[in-house]
Amino acid sequence: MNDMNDKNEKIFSRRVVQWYLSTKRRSLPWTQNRSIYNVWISEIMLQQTRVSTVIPYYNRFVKRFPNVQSIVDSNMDEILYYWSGLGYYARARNIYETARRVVKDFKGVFPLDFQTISSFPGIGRSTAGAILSISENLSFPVLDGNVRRVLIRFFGLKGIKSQIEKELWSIVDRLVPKVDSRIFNQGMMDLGSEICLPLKSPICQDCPLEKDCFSRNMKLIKPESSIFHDRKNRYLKEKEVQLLILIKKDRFFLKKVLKGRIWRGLYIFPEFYSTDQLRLFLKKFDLIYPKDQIIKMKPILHSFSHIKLKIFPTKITIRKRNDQFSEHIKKHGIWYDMSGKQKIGIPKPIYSLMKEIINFSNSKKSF
DNA sequence: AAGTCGGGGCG
DNA sequence: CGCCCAGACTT
Repeated sequence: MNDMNDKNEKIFSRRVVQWYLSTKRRSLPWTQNRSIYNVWISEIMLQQTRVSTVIPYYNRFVKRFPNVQSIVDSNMDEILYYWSGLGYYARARNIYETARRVVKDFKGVFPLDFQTISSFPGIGRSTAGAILSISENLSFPVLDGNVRRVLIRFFGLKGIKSQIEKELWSIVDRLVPKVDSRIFNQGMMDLGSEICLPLKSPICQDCPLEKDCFSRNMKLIKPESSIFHDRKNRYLKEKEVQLLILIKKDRFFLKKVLKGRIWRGLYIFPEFYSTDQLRLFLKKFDLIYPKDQIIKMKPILHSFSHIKLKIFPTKITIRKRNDQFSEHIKKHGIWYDMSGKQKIGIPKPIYSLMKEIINFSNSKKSF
């Protein structure tokens, strides 16, 4: 069975499909109404993001944006508002760009062609396959982290990354059935997440593929799938940044991130890479004044996938009028009031800082 | 082929 | 703290 041939492929697929249909499946928001639009949004959100994390974001997003036209009629700030906290914000930009193309080139009707949707930003081979198989039951394979792990273990694959990757695509391409590709792909992913566990040892006695699995009943010592999308020494680089938190009547001064790759399009506190830079800025806009309250807050650690960021927040509560700074704001930033009326994207650590400050000042008031 | 891109959750 | 998550894109 480990040797692939026509018959064994069919047995493999049938076992996965049977297993999927025979067990109680959790119902997910995007499988209730499997419109290609819904599945597209869900698949983009699910890239490198857990199902349980995605669910509330997905529900909010499709409620506000029920179709591609509603996305095009909105703007990037509002889309990033609904994406705030999910991470990988380029995905939100990709959704906007794709929606724009679908309206412009396809009259707002999401195309069902593999090559076409693969050409949209943020949709690679696996996501294109997931969209077309889950929404339309078209026979395309999916190769995500779960499917990878199941296949690597079942066939006992090892070697260099690029070779395995090629081999895996060749395998799923032959395994995906002509009919029931939807069930098969979802079955493979669920097998990976529920049975063929990544960290804990797999529950082989519940696996429909156990009998012929190369790695059956393996004792999991070291995870093997990390070679794919996790790098070693991921926190090698450490960076420090000064954040200036300006507060005026319960409003926070936020600047839009215009360049760079991290958090582009989102709003953050003004950042400085030295205390001197920060001081210069304060002096330039005459922000240090006896009545202004200056507090150095406790540093915060924020880990990205490749950088560990140490944030040094300086909080200044402005109690005087400052016309020079007000002019500067109109051009370069906004006063944000946390009521939710201003629909903009805000990174998690920035939002957490604001919440912490508001809660602290509220708790002080109540005493 | 390797690096980049967030944030959360779990052991 | 290390690893993982319905990966895609750039360099």
